[in-house]
Amino acid sequence: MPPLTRERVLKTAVRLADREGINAVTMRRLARKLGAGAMSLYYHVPDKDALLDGMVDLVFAEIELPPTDLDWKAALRRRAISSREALLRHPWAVGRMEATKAPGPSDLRLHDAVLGCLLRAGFSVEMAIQAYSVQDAYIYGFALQERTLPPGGREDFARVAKKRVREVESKLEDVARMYPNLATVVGGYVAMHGYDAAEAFEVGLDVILDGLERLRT
Amino acid sequence: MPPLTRERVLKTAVRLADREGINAVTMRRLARKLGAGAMSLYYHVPDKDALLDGMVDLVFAEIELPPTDLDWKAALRRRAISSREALLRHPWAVGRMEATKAPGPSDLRLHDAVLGCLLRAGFSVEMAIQAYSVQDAYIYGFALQERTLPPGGREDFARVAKKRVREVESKLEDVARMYPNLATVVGGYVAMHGYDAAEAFEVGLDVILDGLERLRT
DNA sequence: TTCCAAATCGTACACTGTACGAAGAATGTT
DNA sequence: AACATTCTTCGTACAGTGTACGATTTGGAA
Repeated sequence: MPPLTRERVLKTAVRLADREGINAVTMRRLARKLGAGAMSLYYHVPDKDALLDGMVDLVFAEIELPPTDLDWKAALRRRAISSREALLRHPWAVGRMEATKAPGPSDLRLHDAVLGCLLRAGFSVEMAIQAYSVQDAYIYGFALQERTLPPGGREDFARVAKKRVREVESKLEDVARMYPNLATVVGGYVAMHGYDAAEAFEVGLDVILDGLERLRT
Repeated sequence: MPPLTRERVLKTAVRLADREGINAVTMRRLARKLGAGAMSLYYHVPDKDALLDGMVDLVFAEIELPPTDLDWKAALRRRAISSREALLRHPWAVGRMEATKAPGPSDLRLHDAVLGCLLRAGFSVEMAIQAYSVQDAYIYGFALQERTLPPGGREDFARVAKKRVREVESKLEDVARMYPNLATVVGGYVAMHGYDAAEAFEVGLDVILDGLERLRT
């Protein structure tokens, strides 16, 4: 068994959260995975909150920085897509990414790189802040929504939607009367054509990036 | 003491979460506030998860539906701003709003109204879904960010930023070397001019709504 | 009164984070 | 070699969590 280090503790915690959900990450269970006693963890991490912050920073570290050899829109597009993918791999991190008072080094690195990309592209400081805020809100909000959605492509999604409709079949008229638009959209459209989250993310992303262009001085 | 009902349980839980944070909402503490025994709650609510879902639906109920007598953009603008305000009053709800498998009645009502607004405005079903997804992602993502920010207007914000800068004063050169853009933006701009979250929200919102216009048929 | 359902709640159990302090392992200093 | 210091591990204990189970109380109908 390799030696206990902060890094191994954090990585093991991330793996555990990925596989069994964030609620499975308790000090005792994590320690057991590491072949250690529960209290040994406290030598490497001050408390559980810091453990979670450390895990989140590992997720930040997986996000690709905006490449400096592309124009700003293409570069930020890449980092946005990379962010979504990281959050998809680690859905438990979504609610905490922007919510920590003590951002880790990877978090700061990414923030700095994105701001740099915007400033180099000619955004004023004020507009760069604005542009950053919009993008990040979209990315994390989308990940929040996606966390509830069934994984997979269009077909998987259509199948799930059909099942959902069948579940409320008995009171279908009531539902259609109370929520006519929802019935149209879910029952009529999604059950037929499905929904591709990756595609939807990119469409929305382009709406935003194109809109941001007009904020440039 | 009024009788124990599901409604009173939920409302009291919301008040408790608003005042002392979501972690203060434990079955025992909530029961004490209600003048009841802990186990009495379980007659009105199946378990704690359902309690939280019920609380979230109360927050949804506070959100203004898009008015039907306005054009689609103005109507959706109103509901977006109303959503932000509700989430600002109940920050603990942010992470759970779009994350529940069993949406409550107010949740469904709002979804239905927004979709109706978009369909009436001439969006195709596919584009309505897309437009909905972008808006909600932005709204919840922004609320997620704002949860960490200090409350108040531009001046309060500038004050906090200045304090933050003073805290790292000793290693200021290191920080500026590692994160030059962050140093420029936070130390240079925000500490001077502050940041107005309400304003930033509306600017971003307009970027999105204007961008969505082009998705219409 | 008698009866039943609705509503309340006390006790107990498994599990949580972590304070405290003892113990062991590793590394230098004479 | 022996000792001193620091680094690292961890057992025990405690207050607090959600809730299963079953007993009890309440309130109205017969």
